[in-house]
Parts: sequence; structure tokens; C-alpha cells
Amino acid sequence: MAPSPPPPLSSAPHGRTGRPRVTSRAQILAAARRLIDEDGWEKLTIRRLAAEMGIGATTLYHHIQGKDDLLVLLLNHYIGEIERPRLPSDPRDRIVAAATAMHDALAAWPWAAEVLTADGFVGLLDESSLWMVEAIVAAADDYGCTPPQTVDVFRSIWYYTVGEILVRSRSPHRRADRELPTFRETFDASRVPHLAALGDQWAALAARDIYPQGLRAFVDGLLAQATSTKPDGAD
Amino acid sequence: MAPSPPPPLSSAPHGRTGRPRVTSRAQILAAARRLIDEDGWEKLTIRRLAAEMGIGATTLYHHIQGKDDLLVLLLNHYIGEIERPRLPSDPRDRIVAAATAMHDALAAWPWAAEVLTADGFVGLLDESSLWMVEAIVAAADDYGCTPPQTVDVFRSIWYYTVGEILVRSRSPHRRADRELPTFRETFDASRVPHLAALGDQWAALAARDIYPQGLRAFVDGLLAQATSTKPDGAD
DNA sequence: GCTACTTTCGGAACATGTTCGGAAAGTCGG
DNA sequence: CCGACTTTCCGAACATGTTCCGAAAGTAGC
Repeated sequence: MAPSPPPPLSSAPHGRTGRPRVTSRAQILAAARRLIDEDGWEKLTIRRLAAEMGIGATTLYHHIQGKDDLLVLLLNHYIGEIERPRLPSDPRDRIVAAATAMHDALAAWPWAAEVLTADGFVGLLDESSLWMVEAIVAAADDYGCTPPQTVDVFRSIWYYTVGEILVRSRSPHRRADRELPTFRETFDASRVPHLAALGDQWAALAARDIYPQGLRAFVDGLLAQATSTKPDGAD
Repeated sequence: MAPSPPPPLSSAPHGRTGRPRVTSRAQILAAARRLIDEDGWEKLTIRRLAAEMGIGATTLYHHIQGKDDLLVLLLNHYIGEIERPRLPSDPRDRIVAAATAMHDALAAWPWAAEVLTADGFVGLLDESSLWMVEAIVAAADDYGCTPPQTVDVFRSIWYYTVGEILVRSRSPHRRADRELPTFRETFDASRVPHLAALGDQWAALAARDIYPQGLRAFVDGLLAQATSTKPDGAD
């Protein structure tokens, strides 16, 4: 429980009392990236990572909080390297563009789903990764949203984005394992007639990527709601 | 602490060959419900459940697929007991009401978050739990949506709902453990000015429940998009 | 009763994330 | 050089979900 950032490993090895560190957080992150790149993120376990570095598994816990923490750090690194797209000037379009960038950045890493819902995820992001959030907030502000409305707009979009990524990241699993489609193909026509009527169309329709489309509809609805509601927020 | 020894399998028909079963899926579900009600769902482990029933842990796997499967079965039971609200006649209001019911039903069980994203979750629901889905689909259809549009409407709402439940179900965790709010309170004003300007307001604003509000905005946007788009679906 | 067959049971084992307690390896004051 | 102190390392252990495989407990045919 000593979050005091340790001094760099090589530049100041001596000058401090106590047993010298055998590794650094940066080295751990580098090794984790190597493992992910080589064997896939599913093979990234604490013990493997420790073995890769030639240290004890327990030792890792003195440099990272836990596996979730490690994944967030990794994600921050990857997201930080994404180049910022030029965002449209129109606030509505800007929100859509920024949210799409955020979505794509997270969806690119399957293991992001493991930590997306972790306690206050957005608050754990680096400043270099926060420009997406900042862009959405700024655009909502530009549009004329009040601070509460702005936060609501972002949170709503965030929920939608997280849900989409999580649901879609788990769906392909079963399709490879078993032969079940994402949705069952037969429904009781007497109890759920409309579902039964859709029948096997559902599976095909549910396979399409509708994130951008839904996002646009959502942003439209949110901004319309913001401008039509009394900014005072009659709670 | 074992109020249910093994006898009540007496009614099992003896016309079958092989070693007789010592338990049934129904008994497993009943024991699981008992454990959840008494000690909370976090205490529900495979070994505890087996011990409660006086059987070996491995035996459970001959009656259920795994823990996720067990949780889905449990959720189906609980959702099936929810009384169906009278839904408004207006399609838009009906979608909102049904989605809200769906959200509330899932949000009522913290462990629902554990299986919400499991492979084709909606397809695993019982017919007795599917009336919420059916209601949304039927309302979208009533509104004039084409089958693809109808599925898109439901899936969008589903993503939003799942995201909200998952994010909110994990947030309180850390607030109890540590003192971090859901979002960090200080941001670099030079890199993320708008976030910095919101500052500590964010934490308070993010604590509010905005699901119904966001849902209404989303449904408005989705239905507007559906009626304005060529039904042919120009991909 | 005995042998075959069928179905179910469950102990041992595995991999995982994580915690605990003490040993190890330095510095510092003498 | 030595003992005290500080900081870090890591083997052992724990709890979990899950899988393997042989033992157990029935029925069927003789």
C-alpha cells in the first residue's frame, strides 16, 4: 500500500535503503506486451508473466495492484498510441466521431472487455487516452448542454459503448465452440409471436455491426432532449 | 446446516438402468436460491453448493453445464416470477416501459452482471422471461419498423441496458473498498480543459440514475431514424 | 447368484488470481 | 566489521471453477 512511484531502475539504483528492486513496472508492461503479441492475450497469466521475466509470481504484486490493474495500464499504453483523428466542427458530428474512435479503440483489444466495467474505468485512464472523453464533453458543451446534461450525454454514450463491446466480445465464443447461433432460432409462437415470426432472421440480423447507426440515433435523441429540457434540471 | 438430506428422490422412476441419481437439477436450483437468500450471492460457490447438498462438487457438473449456466437458470427463475406490468398502448411508451422492466429485473440481481454478457444471453432466456423482449419487438413492429429495424432497435436498447447495469454494478465496489470516487476529481486543465472544468462535479453527477432518461432519448432517436430511413436498408 | 452393461458419483488434480509470512539483500550508524 | 533497519523478493498456501478417470450402484440377461 505504498503508491509512491519508485525511482527509475537504472538511473538511481543505489541511494535508497533496502533490498534493490529486481524489476520495474515498465519492464513488467513490456513483458506483458510481448506475451500478448506472441501468444495472445488469453495466455497472459500472472505466473506466465513472472516466468517470462524470471521472477516470482508474487513479486509482481509489489509493482502492480493486480491483473485488472495491469490490463488497465496496458490499455492505457495502447490507447495512448492511437493517433487522434481530426474531429468535425459540428458538435453533433464531433460527438459521433469521438465516440466511434473510443469504441474502436476499445474494441480493438479483446481483453479490454475484462476491465471495461472495472470500478470507475474512465477515471483510471491516462490523460493521453482521455482526449476522446474530453472531445465528447467539449462538444456537448459547445452544443449548449449544461454540466449535468453534458455528463449525462457522456455517460449514456458510455453505457451504450460498453454494452456493445461486451456483448459482441463474448458472442463469437460460443459460435466457435458449439453450433448455437447468437440467438435461438425457434420460439414458441403462442407466447412470443413476434420473436417466432422473426425466426431465423434474427441470427443473421444480429450479426451486423450497428454501433455507428445506433450511436447516431442516440446522440440525436440525447441532444434533442438536452435542448428541450429546462437546463435547470427539475429534479 | 444441512436441512436437506438426500432422500426425496423416491419418486424417481426405476425403469432406467444405471446408478440412480442422488439429486436433481431442481434441487440444485433450490439449494442455490437458499444459499443466495441466506448468505448472499457472493458466497455461492460450487463447492459450497455441493456441501450444502451433501454431495461432491464434481457431481454438480453432471446436472448443470457450469456456474454461468447455473446463474442463468437462477435468473430465469427469478425473472419468471416478476409480474408483467400493463404496457402502454403507444408503441414508443411501450418500448420504454418494457425496456425499463427488463432493466429493473436484471438490475435487481447483482449476480446478473456475471452472466449478462454470456454468449447469446437473450437466447438462453425462458419463454416466461422473454415477454420483455417480445414486447419491445412487438412495439417496434407496431410502430412500423421493418424486421431489420426492429432487431436493430432491440439490440441497441439491449447494449445500452447491459452497459448501464454492468458499469453501475461494479462501481460501488471500489467506493466501499477505497476512497476513490467513480471518477477522478482532478484533471490536467491544459490537456483536458472541459473535464478539469467539471472537476468534482462529475462524481456527484455520475451518481445519479439516468437510465430512464437516456432510454427515452435513445428510443426517440431510434424510432426517428427508423421512419426516416429507407426500409430497404441501404447498407 | 453371477456376469455384463449402463449411468452416475466424486476424489484428486489442474490452472488461475491472490495473500501471508518470513527470508534475502541492501544501507546506515557505530 | 557488525548489528539494526528498511525494502523487496518469493515459496507456500488458499479459494475458485473445472476436468479426468476410476469407483460405485443400479438393471438386464443367464
